[in-house]
Amino acid sequence: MKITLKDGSAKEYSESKSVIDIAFDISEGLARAACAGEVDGEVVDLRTVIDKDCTLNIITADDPRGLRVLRHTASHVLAEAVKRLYPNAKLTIGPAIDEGFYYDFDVENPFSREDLDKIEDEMKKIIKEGNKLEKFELPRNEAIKFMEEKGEPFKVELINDLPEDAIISFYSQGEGFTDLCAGPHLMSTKGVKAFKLTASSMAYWRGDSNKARLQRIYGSAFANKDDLKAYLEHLEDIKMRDHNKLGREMKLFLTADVIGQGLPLFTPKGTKMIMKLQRWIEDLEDNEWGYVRTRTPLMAKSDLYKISGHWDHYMDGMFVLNKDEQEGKEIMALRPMTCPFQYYVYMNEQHSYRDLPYRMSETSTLFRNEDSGEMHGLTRVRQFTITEAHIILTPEQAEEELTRCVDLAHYVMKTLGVDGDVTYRLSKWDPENKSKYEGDDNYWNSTQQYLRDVMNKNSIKFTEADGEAAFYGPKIDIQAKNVYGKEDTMVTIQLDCSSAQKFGMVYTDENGNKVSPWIIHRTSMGCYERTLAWLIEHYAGKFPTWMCPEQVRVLPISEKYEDYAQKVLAELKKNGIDATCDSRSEKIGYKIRETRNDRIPYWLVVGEKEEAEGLVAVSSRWNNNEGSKSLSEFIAQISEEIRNKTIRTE
RNA sequence: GCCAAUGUGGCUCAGGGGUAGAGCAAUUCACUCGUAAUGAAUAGGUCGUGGGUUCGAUUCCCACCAUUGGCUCCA
Repeated sequence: MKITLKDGSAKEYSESKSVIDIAFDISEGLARAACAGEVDGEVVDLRTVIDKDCTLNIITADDPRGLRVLRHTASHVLAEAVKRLYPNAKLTIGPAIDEGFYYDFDVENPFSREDLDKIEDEMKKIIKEGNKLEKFELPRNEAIKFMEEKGEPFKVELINDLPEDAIISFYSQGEGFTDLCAGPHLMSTKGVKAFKLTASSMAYWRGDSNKARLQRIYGSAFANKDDLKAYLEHLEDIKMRDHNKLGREMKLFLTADVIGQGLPLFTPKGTKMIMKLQRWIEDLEDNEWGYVRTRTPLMAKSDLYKISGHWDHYMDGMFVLNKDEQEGKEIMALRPMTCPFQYYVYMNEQHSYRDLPYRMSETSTLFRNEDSGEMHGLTRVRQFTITEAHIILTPEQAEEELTRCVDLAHYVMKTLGVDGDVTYRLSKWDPENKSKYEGDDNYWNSTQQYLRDVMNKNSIKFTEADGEAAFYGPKIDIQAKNVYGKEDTMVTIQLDCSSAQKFGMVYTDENGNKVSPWIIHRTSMGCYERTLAWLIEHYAGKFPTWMCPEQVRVLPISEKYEDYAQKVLAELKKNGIDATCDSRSEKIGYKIRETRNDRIPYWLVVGEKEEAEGLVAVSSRWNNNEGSKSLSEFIAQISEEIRNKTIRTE
């Protein structure tokens, strides 16, 4: 048989050979580094025997797929260590994940950090022993018997759930440990060179809260110690960017126990940033994208939500007032969305097809009763504000208007400098759980296809996700990950062909008939709280000048130049620049240090020379010495940077 | 909501059954300074909240509140 290798060369063998044997034949070094094989494009175990012509690539831990194999083996080492230290622990599952691996155990008590340290030590021993991982297969009956005898009920359940024709394979490492596993795996536990157990937490068996509570141990493993070290440093670095920490440190927001979970308070600095974003977005929408603005109530009677469907589909997510229906009192609810309120603005007058699309936007505060454990910093809150719009249009206009919505969202993200962070998702209904949604198969299939077509026509790469739609229609969601890799929706564009009928919204068409419009629900920037969090993490607090709450700080060399510093400050403010002056009797070096720590884009040092010549000595976050220049020159320069929303990077 | 960890002055943390400490920040005074920390002094906490045990609780126990991580990535 003829084996074609990665570099195009070929090897001939007269009899079948395993991947690892071929690797040894190529070079011993390669064989030692090998994690898996790639046969005709498919990743296979090193033990796989090849008996016919194929192309073969030996995968090492430098390849993400090889690293996955290494991490999967690390999870087996973890499991063996736990079984050695806690013989009563029951095994469940232990896969490799994006940044490492985990293993879930059924044990009496949760693991503490001390437990994890002990387990790490045991893992090191196992790795040092360097037992070979051996693969073997059993018929179903014997496999079940094998795991029953080992006292592993979860494994028995897993085997029982495998399809009839499945090959049931096991990997053992030395005498002490055998696990049900499809592989692939390294040849020996010795291959797990650099690892760390990072966390432990609870997890449910098969992710089902009605099933057994398990204890999960997370870890990561790398090809070498340097990579591990870099990863652990990266984890530390991430913490420095975490908006929840940095945003509080930079005095942008706070929370207060007595006010409640998910209810952040914005300081003057945080408010300034949000107002800059809001003013920009509102003017942009109104002046350049054809929107009108509304201002509608933050609550309504339950009757409204009964029409909209929220009462049936979204009750748990709402704050309902006077829920127990005291005699004679109305039941009200704080709004979780703006949709029906704006519908009534639309219905206040008659509309012709000539008026459409009718684009109503509102910077709207919403309330959602999230579960207590779901809150997080500024990204998951109970009260938040979005610039939300509802566009009433004819079906013929939908494609062009959806494209405009995507274009606007893209423009906004590009201006913020975060367009590189996002992925697009088509959020579909859940065909397995239709009762959560309104409309039939036909409605969902057609609306979903509509959005799919729009994205394809605009050459947008996207993923599709079941069960992520709104109850009234599918969405184009623009997603971004936070520093911990958790994904949130930043912008949403939703197609709704059913709400208009429920509310009796109509327009008059060319023939004089009253017909139901379609509705696009969309955000341009999404939630301000979440966007601020995103910006904090994206820029690690070093925002572009235009959105900074403090853009310039004036630093007099000593109190002698206070008068001149105040004149400079007044002139800056007069020109709409957010500036302050540090008048304390500290040394200039100290003031500069603080200014840098506060991530202020520009600072102006003023002393004898500057006062005499009417200059300012300009420094910036990007350049320690931008030179001395006249104040008017500096103001012209920074004003242009602010107006253009320039993102300086050098 | 569930599981776990955490909660000590503005921040970072130490301490521990006998009513609290450090550094930084703050305030005051002195210095009046040329590009990443001048010196000295002072002030600041009912140890998250509420109960319980105890002669005595910030420390031990219970409840609640808040913060964080996890609860999806399917042998």
